[in-house]
Amino acid sequence: MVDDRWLTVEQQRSWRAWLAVSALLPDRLEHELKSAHDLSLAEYEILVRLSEEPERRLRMSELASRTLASKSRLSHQVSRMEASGLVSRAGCLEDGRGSYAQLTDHGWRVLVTAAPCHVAGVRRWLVDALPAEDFARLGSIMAVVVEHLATAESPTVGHSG
Amino acid sequence: MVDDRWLTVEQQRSWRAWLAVSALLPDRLEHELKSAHDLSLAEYEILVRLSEEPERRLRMSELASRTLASKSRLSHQVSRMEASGLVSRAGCLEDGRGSYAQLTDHGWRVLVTAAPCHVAGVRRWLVDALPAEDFARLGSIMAVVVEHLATAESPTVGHSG
DNA sequence: TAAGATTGAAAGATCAATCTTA
DNA sequence: TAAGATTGATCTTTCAATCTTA
Repeated sequence: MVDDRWLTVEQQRSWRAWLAVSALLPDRLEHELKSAHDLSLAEYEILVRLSEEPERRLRMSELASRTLASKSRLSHQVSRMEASGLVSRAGCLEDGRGSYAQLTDHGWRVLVTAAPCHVAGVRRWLVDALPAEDFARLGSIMAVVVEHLATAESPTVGHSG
Repeated sequence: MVDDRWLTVEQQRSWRAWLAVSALLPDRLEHELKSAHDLSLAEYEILVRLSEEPERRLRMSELASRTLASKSRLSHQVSRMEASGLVSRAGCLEDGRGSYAQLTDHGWRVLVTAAPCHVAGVRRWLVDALPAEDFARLGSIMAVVVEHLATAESPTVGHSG
């Protein structure tokens, strides 16, 4: 590269390894889940989040923030899942503007059926691919980065073109 | 969850931290690059890979494999970039079936202009967010996982539905 | 006015053909 | 028949606009 403020060769190697894993791993997990259970990773995440709630439902905006999706994306996604019977929508009594995504019985059964496949994938491709200590270390490193991403201000980016 | 073969609470925390970073970080980098230089991350990666070659060009299939994109995705992407003047296509003399993606002068200038912004983002959100030792550790952990993903056979996934 | 949520159009990714040359 | 690459249709995501209630 051309710029002074670049990364060292070693840093660049690390960065590219990160890029590779974050491209390859979701791909692998998605294909496994899709071919065995006709479920995308995005659908799976939504089923999981809903399944963890006492009544198996969550406000749309809360679900969006937990799955790290935009409201718009979640809304489209939930519409598709409604069409395939995995979730349903319900109005919200406490706040007339709000709405709930509700896991259906079918959605619950699909989740229970698919979960072992997904967990096996996460184990196979990540957790068990590493010494336990390294996976734990990875986790705490990621926690630091998440915190930083959530907390720090994004600087105003100068336009140099 | 419902299944025996789940992750421990600690493993699950790690896994979710991973998921969060791999959703938030590319998003952040993409927005910074997009708003300052009207460039997507995918476009940036392609410009970088081409810029590293002696003649600033690469066969389509090689470029696809380096950017971890499918041939189809790369082909569409390069068509768009051709339309915006960042790259051009050229036939291949050694193999009549092949074609090259070639970085244009404009593409080169855009890359040189945008690179500091991208590098600053990678630094700000990842490299400098961690003690140097942790970032190095992350890199070597990722290298192990990449190797595993590239090497190990995907098991035949049983269908239980 | 703002917050919760949805919508439709446009941009991007995926999938299954297809085309051409080896 | 297979490899390199592209295409068109379909599905998903993004973006800006909109609708409704607070």
